[in-house]
Amino acid sequence: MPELPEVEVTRRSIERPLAGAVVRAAVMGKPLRWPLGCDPASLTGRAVGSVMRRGKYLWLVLGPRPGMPQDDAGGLLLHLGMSGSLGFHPASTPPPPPGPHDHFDLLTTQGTLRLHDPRRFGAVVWSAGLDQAPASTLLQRLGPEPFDPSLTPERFHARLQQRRTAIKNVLLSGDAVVGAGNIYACEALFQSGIDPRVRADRISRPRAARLLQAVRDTLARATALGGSTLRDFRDAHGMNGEFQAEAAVYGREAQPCTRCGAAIRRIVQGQRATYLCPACQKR
DNA sequence: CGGGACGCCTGTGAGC
DNA sequence: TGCTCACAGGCGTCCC
Repeated sequence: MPELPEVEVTRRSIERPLAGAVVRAAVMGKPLRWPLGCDPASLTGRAVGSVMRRGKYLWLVLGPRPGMPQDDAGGLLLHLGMSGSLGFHPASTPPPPPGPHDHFDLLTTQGTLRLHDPRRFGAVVWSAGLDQAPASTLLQRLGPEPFDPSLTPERFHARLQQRRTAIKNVLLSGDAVVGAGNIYACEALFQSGIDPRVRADRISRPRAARLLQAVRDTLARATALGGSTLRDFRDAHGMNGEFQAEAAVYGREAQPCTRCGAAIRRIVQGQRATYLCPACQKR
């Protein structure tokens, strides 16, 4: 489900309500992708700091336990996987009892942060720091952030030159730029007029520049619209995303291209659906 | 090493 | 109606 825009929308929706909160308890339900990595009780008493995002991961800063030195601090690395979402329930209106797909509750003085994830591909993992395992191990393989100014068209092009596989798969792998999942990779390739099957190392510099711009435009636009709600994505306050109504190719097989009217095609790459306009997107 | 397939898990919708 | 199957927004791991 969640690609970078949905994760960023989620981050923004929880940072305000959690600012200044202190953890009262943490409750782990069914196992997620990885174990929590600590005793949930050891989270109690910690102050919640900022909420950061790296790629599609969220990092929830937690201070030291009361009476403990600063190096007792750490945080929770969260991932929403394919079907995860976070809900925030203010202290004034406590959450209902956890349902069968509610797998983690962080109860704080200001409300409860709850992870809902039917498929359980998501994760909540304790780490003593972003630069320490396990967080550092998980984050180290990520490529540059799409809105990092130091990711220039030249650098992006140089990274594409190192990959001999289809550009769509390179975007999904996140090693030239993170954040585009299946929807936004398809949309950015459409916007830049590039056939998803083109080998990454065959993309010229000007086209790479256009693709990077398209990735940025697509992710920014989707974030501004609250993400895409295809089935059940909501922000932490239950708000739908609206981007899906603007998708030019994703999920539109056999429908007319919004630009040229040709029928949108669905193909499979790396066992995942790719949507493209056979007329607008060139090899 | 790069590239590609697999598997984690559950829900939904299409087709029979 | 009820069953089976394909498919779904991610990504770490394993094998070639």
